[in-house]
Amino acid sequence: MTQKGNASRERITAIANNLIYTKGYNQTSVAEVADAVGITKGNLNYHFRSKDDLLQAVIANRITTIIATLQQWDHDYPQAKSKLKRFVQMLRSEEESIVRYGCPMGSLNVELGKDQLPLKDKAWQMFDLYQKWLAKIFVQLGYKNSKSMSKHLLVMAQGAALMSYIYSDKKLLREECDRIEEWIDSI
Amino acid sequence: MTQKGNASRERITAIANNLIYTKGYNQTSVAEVADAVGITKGNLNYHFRSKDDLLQAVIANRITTIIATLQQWDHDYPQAKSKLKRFVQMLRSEEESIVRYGCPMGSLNVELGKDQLPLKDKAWQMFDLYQKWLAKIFVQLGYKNSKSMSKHLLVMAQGAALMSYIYSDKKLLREECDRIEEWIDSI
DNA sequence: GTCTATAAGAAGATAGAC
DNA sequence: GTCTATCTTCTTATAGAC
Repeated sequence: MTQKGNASRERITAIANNLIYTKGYNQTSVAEVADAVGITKGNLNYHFRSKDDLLQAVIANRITTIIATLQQWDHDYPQAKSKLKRFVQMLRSEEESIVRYGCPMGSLNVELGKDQLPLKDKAWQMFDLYQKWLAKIFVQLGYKNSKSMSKHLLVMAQGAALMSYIYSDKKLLREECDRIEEWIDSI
Repeated sequence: MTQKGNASRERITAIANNLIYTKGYNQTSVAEVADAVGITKGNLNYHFRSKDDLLQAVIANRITTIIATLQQWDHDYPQAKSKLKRFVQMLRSEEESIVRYGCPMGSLNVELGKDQLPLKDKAWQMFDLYQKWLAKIFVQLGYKNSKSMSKHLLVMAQGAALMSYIYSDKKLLREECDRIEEWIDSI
C-alpha cells in the first residue's frame, strides 16, 4: 500500500486476475490486490466500487481472451481434429500452472458455485465458450451428438487438470493428455 | 444460537460436515455451525478449540466412512470389475447432491489447495484411499500400470462430477457414467 | 486520480459466570 | 457443558483532503 502506480483499470484487472487465479477469489482481499498494484485500497475502490465489480472485470477480461484465442485457433488450424488437438495442447503448455494452481476456469466455478450465484453465471460463460466452439467442431466431424461429445472432451480435460492439481503430478497430466489425444484419433 | 442442544462432538461434526459440503469450508462460519446445531459459538469452541480443529474432525469422520465403505464393497463384490462398477455406481446414486454441490472430496481439495496446506494433506488422504483401493483392483486384473489406471478412473469420475456440477446437468453425469462403464468393460 | 482516515461489520477465538 | 459478553483482527467500503 505504498509506492507510486499508474493505475489504469486494465493494470489493476490484470494483477487481480493473477491473484484470484493463484489464491482463489474469496481468499484474495482487495487490500492484497491494491498492495500488489502499488496503490491504496481507497484508490482501488475509486476504480472498482466493489470487490464483485473487480471480479466481473476480471472475468470479462478472461472472456475476451478466450474469444480471441478461439478465433486464432480457428485461423491456425483449418482441420477439425487439429483444432481438438490444439485444445488439448493447452493443458500441456500450461502444465506448470495447472499442477500448481489448477484450471482457472474450473477452480473459479467451483468456488463461486456454492453461493454467489450472479457471479457464477459470468464464470460459467467461460466454459460455455469452449463448449460451443468444440461442439461446432464435432458437427463438422459429422456427429449428431456434438453437444455430448464436446462436453465429454471438457470432462476429460477438467478431470485431468483437477486430479493432476490435487496430486501435484505433471506425469499424470501428460498421460491423460496422451489418452485424450488417442481418443481424438480414434473417433 | 438459541435452543437447547445436547452437543456431543459427533453431533457437531455431522452437522458441520453437511454445511461444509453444501456451502464450502471457507464460506461456512462457526457461528453458522453453532446455529445449525442449536448451541452458541462459545459452546462450540469448548468442543473444538478452532475452526481448523473442526474441519480435521470432519475429515477424519469422512475417512472413517470411506474405509468402511471400501471394506463393504470388497465384501459385497468379489469380482474385480464388479468392484470398479460399484465405484462408478456411487456417482449415479449420489447424482442429486453431486449436481447441486459437486463432489465433496474434489471441492474440498480445490478449496484447501490454494492455501491452508496442513489441512490439504488431510483432505488429500481421502482421495488416496480410493486411489489405492482402485490400484489394488487393477493389479488383480493383471495391469502393470495399476497406479496410472486407477488415477485415470479417478480423472474420469472427477471430471464427470465437476462438469455436471458446473452445468447442473444430470443427463451429462449419466452419460459420462455410461462411458466409464463401457471403458471398464473394454479393458 | 490518489491519498489518509475511518466507519461498519463479520469472523474466529477467549474469559468468566452459571 | 453451556451460556453471555468481550476482544481482536480482518475485510469491505466510504468520506473527505490534496
